[in-house]
Amino acid sequence: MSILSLAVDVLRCFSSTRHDVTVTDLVTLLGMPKSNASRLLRAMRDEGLLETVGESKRYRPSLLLNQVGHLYRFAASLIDRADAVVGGISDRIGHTGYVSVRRGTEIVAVTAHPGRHALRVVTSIGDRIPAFASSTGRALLARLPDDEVRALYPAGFTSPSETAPHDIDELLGRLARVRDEGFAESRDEAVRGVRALSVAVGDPTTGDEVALCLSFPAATVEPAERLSIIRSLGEGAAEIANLTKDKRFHPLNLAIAETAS
Amino acid sequence: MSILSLAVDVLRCFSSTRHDVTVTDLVTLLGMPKSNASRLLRAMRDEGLLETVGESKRYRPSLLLNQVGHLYRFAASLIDRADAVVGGISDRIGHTGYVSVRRGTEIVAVTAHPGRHALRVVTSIGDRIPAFASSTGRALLARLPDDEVRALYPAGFTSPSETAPHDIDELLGRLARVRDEGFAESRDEAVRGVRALSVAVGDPTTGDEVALCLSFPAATVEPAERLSIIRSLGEGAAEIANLTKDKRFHPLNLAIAETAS
DNA sequence: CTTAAAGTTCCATTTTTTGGAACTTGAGTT
DNA sequence: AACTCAAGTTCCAAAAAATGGAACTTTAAG
Repeated sequence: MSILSLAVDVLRCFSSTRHDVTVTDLVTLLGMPKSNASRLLRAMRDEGLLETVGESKRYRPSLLLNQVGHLYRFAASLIDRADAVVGGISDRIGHTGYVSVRRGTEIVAVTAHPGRHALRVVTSIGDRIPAFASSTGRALLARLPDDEVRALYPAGFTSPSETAPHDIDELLGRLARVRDEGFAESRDEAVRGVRALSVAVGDPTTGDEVALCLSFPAATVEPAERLSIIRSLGEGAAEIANLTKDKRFHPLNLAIAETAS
Repeated sequence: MSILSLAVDVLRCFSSTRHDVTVTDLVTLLGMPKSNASRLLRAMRDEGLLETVGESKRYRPSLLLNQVGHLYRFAASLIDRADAVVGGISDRIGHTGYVSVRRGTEIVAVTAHPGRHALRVVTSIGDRIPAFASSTGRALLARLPDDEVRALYPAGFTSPSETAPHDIDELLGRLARVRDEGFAESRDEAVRGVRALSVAVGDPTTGDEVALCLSFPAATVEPAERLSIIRSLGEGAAEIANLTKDKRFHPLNLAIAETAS
């Protein structure tokens, strides 16, 4: 077991509910001997991966990690472009916007714009939701051919709600519609009471793919506003697709969307 | 030489001008054998610290680092509070705002609000400027007793411009004034043509200290607007100091500032 | 002042890392 | 299609670092 993998295990201990760790935290979370935990945390601090919190024995991620992590957005400049589009829409309509990426069968938010409305959808950056049961996830999955989607779910999945797909075939049906219409929609799926609209776009030169998503409480959006959001997302994503020469991009087809809904 | 320290060296290679690295980059930047560079990058990718860019041999920071780095702001919730204050002022007046921390004799920006004006001050997050020659740095240095400031500069320093302090004694004189007035100001120092106003605040329970800074092109700010910025910064920082029970906080003293300027 | 929990240090054993050289890959040329 | 050169990868024995149990020290609480 290389010390590198232990160090990464330590980094994975941090989450939106655990901002710092102690020697005993590591002993319980990772099941390592106290001696190793003590030396590992000190080594990581000495190297600059962690900082001690004041004079206490608590360790938290360092400024260095903050900065290198920040670069992720520039390295994947696709994220920055998508973030600009989502930020603009979020500012205009006041609802929460996200940019997310897919990791296997999970979706991770990379940037968020909280929105101004009192009834606000809040998902923390870094929280993971299932891909098949979210508009974001289906927008991204729709970029894969059906057989690759099937390969992602060798054992199927368990639907978290009535409105989410219940099996692979239903999922593939909805993905086909996403490809036709150019956007994905969810309602009361991974998160109850929340409705969301997403489009996906990629950069063939880096292989990155992101979803642009606007989410809002299920009851508060008028049909006209919904269409306006879809149009804004679609247009913003189309511009990015044009820049990156994304051939897998599914352009908006509002004719279908309007007659179908 | 532990592999951990090499891994951190790799992370330090990333910057606002280098978003990804290759094996040969490491060979030239860190002077390590090709074999090590190759294995190190692969190990870091396998563990999840790095990602390969598409199908190429380029490596960039991973999503994991992005997320753990993001937590830094919550771990150091002082930064979040300061960021809210600076963001508010930046939105209102349209000039660029920063939150920065001191590392030794250098200042690092942690969050930035770009501002709306055409003539805009742009400093990348993570870039480092000397503490003695910036308002941000002097606001933070003013929280230290004089002897600790002297200890930071055992060999003195070289002033980068006419308006920056030229030796320790001049620096200490300006720090004394910062303590009296409750804010620091710079003009044409580390960055030419740029004027900046800063206040500092800390959290005794974590030992963190941050500077709140507004910066703008030297010629574009009226005296009344300058005073308004100083007042906003001072009031925002005072609220934070009150929350954290920061005993080292130097409150605004506009009476002195107005008569002196 | 006493005690228990948390954290650190020690050391022989085990495992990983190292760096030079040989080998493979891949893009660009003749 | 074969050639070339730079970039990247794999191999190996020597050198260095990590391991984990136990003893030791520090810290917080009673």
